[in-house]
Amino acid sequence: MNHHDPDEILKSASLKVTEQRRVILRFLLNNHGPFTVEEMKELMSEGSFDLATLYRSMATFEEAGLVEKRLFGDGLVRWEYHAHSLCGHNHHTHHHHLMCQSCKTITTLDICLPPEFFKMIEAYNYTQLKHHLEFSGICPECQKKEVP
Amino acid sequence: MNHHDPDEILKSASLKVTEQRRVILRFLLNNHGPFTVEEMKELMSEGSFDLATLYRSMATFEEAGLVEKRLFGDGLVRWEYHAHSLCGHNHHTHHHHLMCQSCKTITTLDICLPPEFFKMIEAYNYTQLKHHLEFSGICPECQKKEVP
DNA sequence: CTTGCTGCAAAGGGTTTGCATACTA
DNA sequence: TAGTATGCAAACCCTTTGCAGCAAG
Repeated sequence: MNHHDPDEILKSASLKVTEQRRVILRFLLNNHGPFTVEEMKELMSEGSFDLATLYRSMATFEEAGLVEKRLFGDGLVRWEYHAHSLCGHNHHTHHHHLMCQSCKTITTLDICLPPEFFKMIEAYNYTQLKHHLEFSGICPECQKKEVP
Repeated sequence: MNHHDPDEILKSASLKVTEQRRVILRFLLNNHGPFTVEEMKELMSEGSFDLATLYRSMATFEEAGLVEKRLFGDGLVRWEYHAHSLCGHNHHTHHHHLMCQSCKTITTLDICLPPEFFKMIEAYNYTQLKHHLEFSGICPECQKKEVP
């Protein structure tokens, strides 16, 4: 299958192909993010979107493993496309981020937890295991601004 | 100073000592958590608390470094007491958690990221660096329940 | 006595839901 | 055609805020 074609991705996830889902998924495939639902609505030039549709699509996509939720502690949920492992290593592979608390700039970190971590946690016999790992702080640019 | 006395902790953080803050802090010192604001209101037997006071206290305590915010991706913010490093290693030392998405049981994991992680991130020159790391899944008990 | 905290109530903002309509398979 | 997704608007829930009264230092 073509891992860049929204239609094929939706079909292989057993989801109905609708114009809205196609556009949303294409947006996430072409833009790294992560994005808030509000940002997605703003940035998607194609078509018009009801926020409820965005929220419902994100919930559906998350359940299908197509997107991942990102939390930075500022009260907003951010989403990004999550390629399946079979897609090989690209910029959609599992990773984490560093966000500036002031200007909200998000830097992608090509790291994840070491295997020992997961082995240790497997001992608890939890299924559907997920982890949230994100960093935040004040970026060099905003550090300068803060000095009056 | 006595690291178990709410009054002394508040004073050394340059915060005014009020009855509400005393009770909230004592609760967090005696109970590991993390707790949502709602849970804290329910569980604190002493006195009555307005939710606004709880929210404001948590914001104040966080700024003073007395508490840490915990995110598990279910849309709720949870708080727990955060001892300063000078307190030595106890159950309030920095750590992370594993939460069951179904029954919300929270297990404390006495782990944190390996030093290499932080070194790598220091290269970005961010100040006030924080990280959120939490695990979630379905616990063995709830796995049984799910079979109808 | 001055500054700052608390309680109450109202407002705010993000997210979810009910329902009629439109569309996919 | 049956079942599902969408749009719209209202409802929800957690959180924040304005303001008057009260308490701490």
